[in-house]
Amino acid sequence: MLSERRLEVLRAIVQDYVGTEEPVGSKALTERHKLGVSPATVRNDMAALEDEGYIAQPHTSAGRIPTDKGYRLFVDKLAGVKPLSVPERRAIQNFLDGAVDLDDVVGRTVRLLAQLTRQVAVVQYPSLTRSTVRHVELLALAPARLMLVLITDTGRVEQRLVDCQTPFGETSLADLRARLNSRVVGRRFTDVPQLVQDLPESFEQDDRATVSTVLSVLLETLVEETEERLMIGGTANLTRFGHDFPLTIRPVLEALEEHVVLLKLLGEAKDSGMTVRIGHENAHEGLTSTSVVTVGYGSGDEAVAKLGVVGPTRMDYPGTMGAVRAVARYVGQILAES
Amino acid sequence: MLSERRLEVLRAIVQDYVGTEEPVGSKALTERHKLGVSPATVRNDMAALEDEGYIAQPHTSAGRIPTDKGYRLFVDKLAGVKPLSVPERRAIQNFLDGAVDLDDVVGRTVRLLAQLTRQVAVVQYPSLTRSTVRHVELLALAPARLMLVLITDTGRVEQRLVDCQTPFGETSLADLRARLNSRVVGRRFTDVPQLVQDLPESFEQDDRATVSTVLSVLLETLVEETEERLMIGGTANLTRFGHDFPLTIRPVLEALEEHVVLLKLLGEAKDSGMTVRIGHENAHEGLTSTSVVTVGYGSGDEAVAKLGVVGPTRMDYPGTMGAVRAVARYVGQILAES
DNA sequence: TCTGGCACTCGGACCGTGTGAGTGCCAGGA
DNA sequence: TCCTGGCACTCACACGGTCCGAGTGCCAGA
Repeated sequence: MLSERRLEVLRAIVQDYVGTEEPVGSKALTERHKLGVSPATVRNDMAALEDEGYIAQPHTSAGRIPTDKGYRLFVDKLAGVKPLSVPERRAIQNFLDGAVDLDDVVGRTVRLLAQLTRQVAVVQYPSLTRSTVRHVELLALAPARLMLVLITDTGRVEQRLVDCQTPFGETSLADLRARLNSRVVGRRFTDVPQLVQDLPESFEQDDRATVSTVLSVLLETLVEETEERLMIGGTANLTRFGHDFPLTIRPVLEALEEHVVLLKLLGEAKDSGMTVRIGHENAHEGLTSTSVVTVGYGSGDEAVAKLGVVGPTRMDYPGTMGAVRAVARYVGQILAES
Repeated sequence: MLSERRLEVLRAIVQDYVGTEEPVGSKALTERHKLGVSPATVRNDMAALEDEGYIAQPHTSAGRIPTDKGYRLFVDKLAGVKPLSVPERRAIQNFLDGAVDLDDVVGRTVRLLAQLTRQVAVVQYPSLTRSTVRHVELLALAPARLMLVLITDTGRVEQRLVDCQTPFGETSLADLRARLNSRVVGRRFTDVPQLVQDLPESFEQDDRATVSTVLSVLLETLVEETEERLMIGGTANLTRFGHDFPLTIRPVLEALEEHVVLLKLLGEAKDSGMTVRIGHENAHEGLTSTSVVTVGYGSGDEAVAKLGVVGPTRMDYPGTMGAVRAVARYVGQILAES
């Protein structure tokens, strides 16, 4: 186990390195931090920390930089979450309050997060897996052409055209609409398939084919809606990454464009509470030199989606975590209100 | 006026520089291109081209590189549009044919363009300014609550909830639906306001308020729909930009995130035919070291939106233009089919 | 267990030189 | 008039050597 002072040394190294972006040596440490010991002592501690794998030397006769393991320890044991200042909080609220619809909320959140953390922001659209159906509407555009409209409790509306083989009477339509709604309204997407399974049987022979078609389109829509979407922003902040750009930045940009990858990343994070994945802890190889801070957000108690930031492993963890948490809270509020 | 040979020299310089990314000298030129004259002659021509501002020297005793003006001349007079190979065309078609909805079409197009040109692709969603109304549907969710559904000829469907002060009878509703459709179907969005202006008057006193409300929601939707959206992709290709990354790439990434800027950029381009804006011809200062190649695309004869790529001024213009044009054509076809 | 001292390492800045690609100019020839 | 070969000149850049200093590891003494 590491002594109290050694942990303190590690904390100082992380803080300095995050600030200066340069390997930090024993002398500089004792000057900038009140450790109460001499550089020589610090050197011994550093040697111990290096043995344990918490810090490393880029080359002999250079200072030390934290390893992924070092950051991990820092985040777990040494760093708190830095709360945002009052003006910052107010700014967040003002900025988010102006949003007019879901797209706007997500868009503003991304920009806000990117600006606050000066890193790349990722915001997942509220997932509909846990959403419920508010209303299903059916209307005839032509004798053999229907339109299906699905309204969810998160305010999303989706519509699909349905081509039927045979004309479908107005009464049958009204009938189907009524029965469908009585079964699925208020239910979760995932429960719908079961609930409507036997619906075709209760219709006349002639209409069964059409009813089945309508249902299959509905189920398809539900599945599609469950597909998770996200928005990213602040990619320009990647330029603050390091000096050896092309190599570092390229795989990150590529990973960011693959929304599938990001969604998987978010999916791996805890549903509640904040998750910090550091460097090689990220499975995707384009992101092994980045850290990802994520947190769930939602309109109620339950998280409906996640948001977070992607930045260099050398990031200001307390500040980033504070910003991410604060933004998630306010977005949750906004969603709850609307 | 520049002689035939001098133009040829300029063409050779552009081609070589685009290929090698290094200033090109007189000797190398005569070796790689069959100009039929000696390096000394080429030097004279180069001096003349430099006087005219078509090429420049990064420093004394270095080769020449084309200026924005040089690229402009190259694009206008010297370069053709390089048609894509048959396999490339087939690949485009195959790739786009798999699209399931509008979002998917746009998403695939962006990825395709980015891959083909190895640059940043920008695709605007089909604009609805020139779109026409295919159908308007009204349905009663509750006695005093209607849903308005708008279907456009580009396949987009939008819906809005309408809260009325007074209940609205089923017959009135059917009446309004019929009259509304007879007036606006097939008409352009921009013409709709005029066409429905006097509609409330033709209804009974009791219903007029509701009709007005419905109409105002419809008009609102039309305006909102006209708002232009776009999708970008291939930002990872920015890493191939040059050697002096951070400075070059940052403003470009920033500009790309500002969709407003990009939309303005697209808006400034010609509606028909291809537009190439080179370096400082781009108003936005973040893009003064990039060239933007855009072209309109649409489901019929008329362009409904634009797409294009953003890349370094040092780009393969004929190839890029060929890819952009080909993709635009195929997207147009896809849209026309659906 | 901490501290001051000391020898050692090594990356990076600095500098002078040499090289070669590239230029401009000029006089002679088609 | 235009093209060509030749020639002197210029510079960016690569190379190699030197120097400096930050930083280390180790050790003896408090």
